[in-house]
Amino acid sequence: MPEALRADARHNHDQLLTAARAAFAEHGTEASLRDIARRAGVGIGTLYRHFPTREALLQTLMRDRFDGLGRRAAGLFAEPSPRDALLTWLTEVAAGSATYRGLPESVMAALRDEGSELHASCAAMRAAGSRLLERAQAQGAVRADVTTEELLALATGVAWAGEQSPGHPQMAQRLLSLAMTGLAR
Amino acid sequence: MPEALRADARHNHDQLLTAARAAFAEHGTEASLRDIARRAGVGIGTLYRHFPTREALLQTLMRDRFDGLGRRAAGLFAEPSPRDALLTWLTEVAAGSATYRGLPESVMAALRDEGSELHASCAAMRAAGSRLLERAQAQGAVRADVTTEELLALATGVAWAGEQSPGHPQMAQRLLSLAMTGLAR
DNA sequence: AAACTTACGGAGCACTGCTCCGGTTGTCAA
DNA sequence: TTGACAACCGGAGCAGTGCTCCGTAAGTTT
Repeated sequence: MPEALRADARHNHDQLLTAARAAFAEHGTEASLRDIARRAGVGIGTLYRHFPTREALLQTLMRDRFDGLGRRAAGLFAEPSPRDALLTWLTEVAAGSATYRGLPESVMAALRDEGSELHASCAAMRAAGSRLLERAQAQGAVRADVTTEELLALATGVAWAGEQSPGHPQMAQRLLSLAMTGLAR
Repeated sequence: MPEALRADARHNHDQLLTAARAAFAEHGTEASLRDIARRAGVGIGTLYRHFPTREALLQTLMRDRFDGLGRRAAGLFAEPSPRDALLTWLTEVAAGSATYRGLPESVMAALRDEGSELHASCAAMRAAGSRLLERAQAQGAVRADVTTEELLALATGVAWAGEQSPGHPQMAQRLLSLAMTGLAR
């Protein structure tokens, strides 16, 4: 993202992102940063210059996902059922949060942190989700007292629970659909 | 819990538990074990002899909580509304899981692990919860296709989400009540 | 009090995140 | 092409971590 980067710097930057993706996929978000630097064929100092913190590294990887989810929400406006559109979107939010083991923490942190680098992406995604929610509420398909914040917390919490239930790969989706319909009869 | 423990051993055991409670409350479940040993006035080797793993230490602290929740479920049978009884119990499960930052992970691990030391407590709690659920289902107050496992995952996931939303102290309860009633109208 | 068993404590290992700075290498002007 | 300078690299090094191992100390029993 920085312009006018020297050629070797740009190359290392990309190598680091590739290595980080692999390491996070393999060991979760707590993967060793030294190991990521090694995989990228780069010194540990270089890693820290490009990404001063592990969260910075994760945020770079999350940005695309957030932007995608924002666009997806916009696209789901075409869906005739506002209720289904919302549920579909929440399911995808949950799925995205579970890409790497441990990612839900970082997603919640990004959602929380106003000063974050990817706050713009975050806000755009949140706004798109809000429109989806409001449409459903306006049509009376979803209760009026729910906030976007609660929805995102629920989706992320459910993603976390799914990640903790290895024996039940569909747990997150199941819990989300339960919450949508309601446990009570 | 081991019988015929030498006097100094028993004393150190208790000191360690006290120190662990304080440290976990202060720094979450990732608190330094060296620090816990220091607080207890004990060498690091002593800590590891009494509790060979951090999880063992946590489990000792969780056991009482699980037993309490099991008894609580039994007590809630007196509650006239099966639905309210279940919601109350789930709320308390969630609250218990959020005692220390990071505890939800360990709770899920304990629920999952059949060979765990506190599997007995776990199973008893789960069974008591099942009875509460089945009563509500028999009365038609709760949908019939929900399992105890899903309920516990939901409660723990919601506890996790609450822990990640420091600005909203009631988040966990709110999400639980939303899930009970259902987001949809 | 002696003998025996149990328990203690911390040095030490391999690892972690992170900093700091001497050395290298791209880049751009002459 | 060459030189000079900024930009960038790499890894030694620090303080911290989880965990092991074993010589030493201290309760218990006779």
